[in-house]
Amino acid sequence: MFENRAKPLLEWYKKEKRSLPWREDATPYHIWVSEIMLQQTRVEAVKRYYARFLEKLPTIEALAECEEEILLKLWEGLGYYNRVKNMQKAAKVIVEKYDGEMPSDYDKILELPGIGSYTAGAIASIAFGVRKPAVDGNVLRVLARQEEWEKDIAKTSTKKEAEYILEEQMPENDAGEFNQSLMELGATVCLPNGMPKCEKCPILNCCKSKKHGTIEQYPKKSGKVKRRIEKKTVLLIQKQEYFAVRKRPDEGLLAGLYEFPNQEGFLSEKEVLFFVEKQNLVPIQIKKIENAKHIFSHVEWQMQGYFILVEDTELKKSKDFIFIDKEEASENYPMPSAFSVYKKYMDKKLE
DNA sequence: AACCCGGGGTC
DNA sequence: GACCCAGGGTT
Repeated sequence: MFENRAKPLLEWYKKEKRSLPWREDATPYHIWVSEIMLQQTRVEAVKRYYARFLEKLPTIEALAECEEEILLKLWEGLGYYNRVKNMQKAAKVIVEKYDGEMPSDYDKILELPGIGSYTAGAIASIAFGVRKPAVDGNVLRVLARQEEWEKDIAKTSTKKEAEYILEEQMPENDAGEFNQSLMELGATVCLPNGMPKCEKCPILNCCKSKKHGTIEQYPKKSGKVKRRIEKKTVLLIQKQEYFAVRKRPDEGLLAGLYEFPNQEGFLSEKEVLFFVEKQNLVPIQIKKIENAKHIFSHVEWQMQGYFILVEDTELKKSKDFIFIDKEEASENYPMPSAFSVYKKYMDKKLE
């Protein structure tokens, strides 16, 4: 099936491929870092993170030894923070078991934390020329349109079938280039949401959905589950020029990141004052500030904000909170984007 | 197999 | 508002 398409794809890719940072100095480590960052994340968003990450952590050893706070700071704003934690776990395995070098064997790569079939295939094929497919969302969309797949591309079974087909029919050489050509095609030509640029497609003549004029019906994909809504009250608690933050739990959403103290539900002024006093803080002033909304994949936060000025007293310590200024926050405390609306309050001086 | 895990671009 | 993004881990 695909042996006819490999040649035009490879020729097209050689001419049309984008110049991307991770294609310049394609060591196994660099490819690995780029593939993890690119999981569910656009190329444009990754570029700046990629350069800074490798500047700070140029080797797998450096990654293995990095303090988690610094690691999260390098990932701050990228999302899916378990990606970088798993990458560090894998780095430690590589240092201990493989003498600091990424193994070239597909199954050994696949065993590493944070690496599934797609990423293992990408690293093995691009870095080492191993004949393994790398099936991502781009590739599934291309295949579904080429073959008029009625299968749901969101299903695990569909991805496995794609991997099986591509592994059988992959060219003998150029596995990495072949995989990248399919992804590049999906990313730049065979675009989602019924907006393909078919006139630029090197394998247009084999595309069944184009032939039948049904391209907008593919790929078939099952709907997503509805988002739940969570209401929160976010507190900007100021003591002198410092603001209260706290560390989130080690598991779950935004694990290990820092946040402004917040409570479930929309609290009244009286309830907020009760909460603040319970933390052994003495409020001097309280005012309502703007509401904000942040949308995650499965949750929507609807946030109500309060600004509270508290007495500068060391008599009683607040156990849960850390008081930091804006500079400390930006240098050492990774915070999710969800609170970005409220970060500007850290600029304000004591009134 | 279903659900969790971010953030942002695009239509 | 819906969809999607060089997906993987957990249950």
